[in-house]
Amino acid sequence: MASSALRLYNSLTRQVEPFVPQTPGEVRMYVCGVTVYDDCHLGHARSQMVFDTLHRYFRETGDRVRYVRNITDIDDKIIRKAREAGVPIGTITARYIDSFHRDMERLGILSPMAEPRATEFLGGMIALIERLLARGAAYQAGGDVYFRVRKFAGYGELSHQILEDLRSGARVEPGEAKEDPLDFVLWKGAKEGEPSYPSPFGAGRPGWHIECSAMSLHYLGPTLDLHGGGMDLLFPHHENERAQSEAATGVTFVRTWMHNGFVTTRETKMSKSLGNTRQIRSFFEESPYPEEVTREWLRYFFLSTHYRSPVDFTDQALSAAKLALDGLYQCRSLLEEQFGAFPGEGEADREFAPAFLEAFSADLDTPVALSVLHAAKSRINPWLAGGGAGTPPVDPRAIRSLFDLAGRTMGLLQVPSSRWVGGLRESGAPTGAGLSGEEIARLVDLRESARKNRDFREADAIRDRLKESGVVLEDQPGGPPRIRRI
RNA sequence: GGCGGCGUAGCCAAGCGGUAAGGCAGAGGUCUGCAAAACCUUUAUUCGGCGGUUCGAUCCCGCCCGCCGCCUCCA
Repeated sequence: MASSALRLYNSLTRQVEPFVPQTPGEVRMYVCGVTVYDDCHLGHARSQMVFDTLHRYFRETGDRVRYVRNITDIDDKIIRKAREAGVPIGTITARYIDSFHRDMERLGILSPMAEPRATEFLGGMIALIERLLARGAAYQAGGDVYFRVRKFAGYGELSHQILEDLRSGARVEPGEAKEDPLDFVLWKGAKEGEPSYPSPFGAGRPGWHIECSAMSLHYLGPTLDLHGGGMDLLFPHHENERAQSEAATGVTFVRTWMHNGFVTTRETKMSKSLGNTRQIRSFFEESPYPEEVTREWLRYFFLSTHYRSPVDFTDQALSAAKLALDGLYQCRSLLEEQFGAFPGEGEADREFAPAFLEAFSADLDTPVALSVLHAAKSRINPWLAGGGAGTPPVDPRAIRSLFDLAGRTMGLLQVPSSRWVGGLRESGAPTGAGLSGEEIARLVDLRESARKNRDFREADAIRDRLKESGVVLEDQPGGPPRIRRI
C-alpha cells in the first residue's frame, strides 16, 4: 500500500490532482513509444525512464498495471529512409526496433504489457475511421480521409489553444483537399512508390495519430487512466488523438495526461532537427563504466530532476550524479563489511520507506525520494565509520529495506556493491587504462611489501601509477587496501 | 503574434503562505607514514528586479528584466 494517495499533474486541467484509476487496483496506462527510423537519443531515454518509474511505483504499491507502449513503424521518415537505402521499409523498421529494444535493456526499462506496432493494427484503425465517417466527424477528400476538427467541440482543450489562433498558423500542403486548415489526416491515399494498404476508402496508409487511438482502444478500452509522453507530443499529437478517440467513442479518452520535460544541451532542446542529440547507444559505448553502472548513473542523473522540468545535459551535473550514487554504494559496501552481508532482507521499514514513497506520491518527486536515500546514508555512516561499536543509530535492516525499495522503484543500487566499489577484484576485468585484474593485484602486493619496509616513496609511486589507471587504493587498518575504481 | 514554462548558494536541485531539503564543489578538523574513503564542523537573514495583498510571501497578484519551449516532424 502507498503511504499516501498518489497525486499527479494533469496537463488537461493544469493542476496536480488525486490519481484515481477507474477500476480500483488496476491502472490502464499508455505511453507513446518511438517512430523507428533512427537510433533513440537521450530525450527518448528520459521519457521512457520517467514512465518506467511510474510503472514501477504502481507495481510497488500493489496495482496491476496494464501498460501499453506503441511502436510507429509506418511514417514519412521511415519511407524516405528506406528509399534512400534502397531497401523495403521492413528492413529499416526491424533494425531500429532492435536498436530501441537494446536501448531499453541498457536503461533497465521494464517491459510493457504490450508493444503493438502500427502496421499490425491497420484493421483497428480502419474500423475507427469508419466510425468517424459514419458519425460525420470525418470526411473523404482527394483520396484522403480527414478529421473534421470543427465538429469536435473540445478541440484545443488539452493543449489550451484557441481554435482561431491555431487556424491562423495552420498550413495546407499543396494537394491537400481539407475543408479547414486545422483538419488532420486519418488516412493518406496511396502515392506512387510508397507502401500502401487496402481499405474501404482506397489504398493508402494511416495518419500518425490514429494508431494510438486504435491500439489503446483495443488493449485498454475507450478510457485510459493515464496517457504519457514528451511535452512535444501535447500538440498536435495528443490533441488529435483525444479529438478522434472521443469523437468515435463519445466518452472521455484519458483521465490523466502526463508530459515530461525535455532534455537540453546548453539549455536548448535536444532534437533531431537541431542536430544536437546524443544517442543512448553512444552514451553507453563511450561511458568509462560497464553497462550496469552506466545504467544507474544515467537513471540517477535523470531522476534527480523533477520530470516536468527541463534537464540540461552537462558534464558537471553528470559527474555530481555519479559521485552521489557512489556515496550510496559506499554506504552499502560498509554495511556489508560490517555484517558480512547486507542485513535484513525483506524487513519492513517504518523509518524511511514512508518518506520515500510519499515523495513519489507527490507528483513523482524523485529528487526528494533520492534525498531520503542520502538521509538514510547519513544516519548510519557515522556509526559505520566508528567501526560499528555499540547500538546503531538506526536499524541497519531499515537501510537495506529502503535500498531494496529504491531498486524496485528506481532501478538503482542493483549492482553488487563489491563490484561497484571495487569490482576489479571480482571481475578481473581490465580497467579503462588497460590494467588487468592480475596486474593490479601484483602492483598492490608490491606496494604492500614496500610499505612494510617503510619505503613510502616506492609505495606512493605505485599508488600514483594505479591512480593514473583509474584505480584508487584506500588503506584500511589491519587489512588489505580497498580497491576502488574512478 | 497566440499559448505555456523557467529564473533558489560556485554548480545541480527540492520546497510553493509560517519563516530555505538533498547532491556536487569549497574551508577547517578527526583518522592516516602521507593520502584516499568515512566521520565532525562550516558554506543562501535569503529565493531575477520593483511594487501590492497578508499578522506573515521564495511561495498569491501586478509590472519589468533575462532564458527556454509549443504553435510544422519531434520524447
